[in-house]
Amino acid sequence: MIRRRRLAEIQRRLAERAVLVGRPEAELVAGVDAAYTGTHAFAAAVVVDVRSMQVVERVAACQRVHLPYIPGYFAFREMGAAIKALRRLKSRADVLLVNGHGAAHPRRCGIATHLGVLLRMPAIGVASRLLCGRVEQGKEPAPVVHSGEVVGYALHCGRAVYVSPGHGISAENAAALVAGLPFRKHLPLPLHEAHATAEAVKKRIINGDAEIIFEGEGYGKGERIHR
DNA sequence: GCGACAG
DNA sequence: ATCTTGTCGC
Repeated sequence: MIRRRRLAEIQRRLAERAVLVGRPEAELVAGVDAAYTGTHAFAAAVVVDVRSMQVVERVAACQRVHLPYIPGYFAFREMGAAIKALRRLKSRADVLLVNGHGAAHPRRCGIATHLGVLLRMPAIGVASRLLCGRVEQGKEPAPVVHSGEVVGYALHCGRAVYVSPGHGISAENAAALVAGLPFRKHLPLPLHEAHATAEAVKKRIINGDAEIIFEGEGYGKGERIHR
């Protein structure tokens, strides 16, 4: 049984450790995302060299999911698999892009905050929809305000995307960094690549084509992966 | 109490 | 997020 009160307390403590200032170098930008079945999460992490805009590394990891999706507590569902994949990266990215929010969270602790603080690296949350707060129309970029604080910015790269700092970077620099990346399917390149990779890996696993990749991770030909 | 609600 | 074929539109 999950105790939201307990999880919320963990988020408040983590939020206190988040550094919402900074302008990290961004030569190597990583992106992380996950695809799901009824029982497992397939996370993929990619590293893009911003100068050539080429993917220089691509890894994946699998893990059983233990929690359902609950708005505000999404990190506890996806974090495990995401960290597992990120730890497999040989290259050290300058900044991490996460599918979800960072400071634009009720307790200033979205999944980008969790990953940034726990992995001790600059992290930025990029989401397609708001979890909390409102967009201040008029300014450019448009600030996302919650409880009187600017927790992120709304960008208009094709469709709206909400960028908020997770750790080691300011809201302004996070927005500028993301705005400077090429977009693919409404997502900055590193995230689009991570998303596509996670889905491809999940598909291959379900078809039984690539169980070798995750051998010894808790499932294999013998275990069912409910879809 | 009511509505809103990342992926 | 996932379930799902064809189909309407830029």
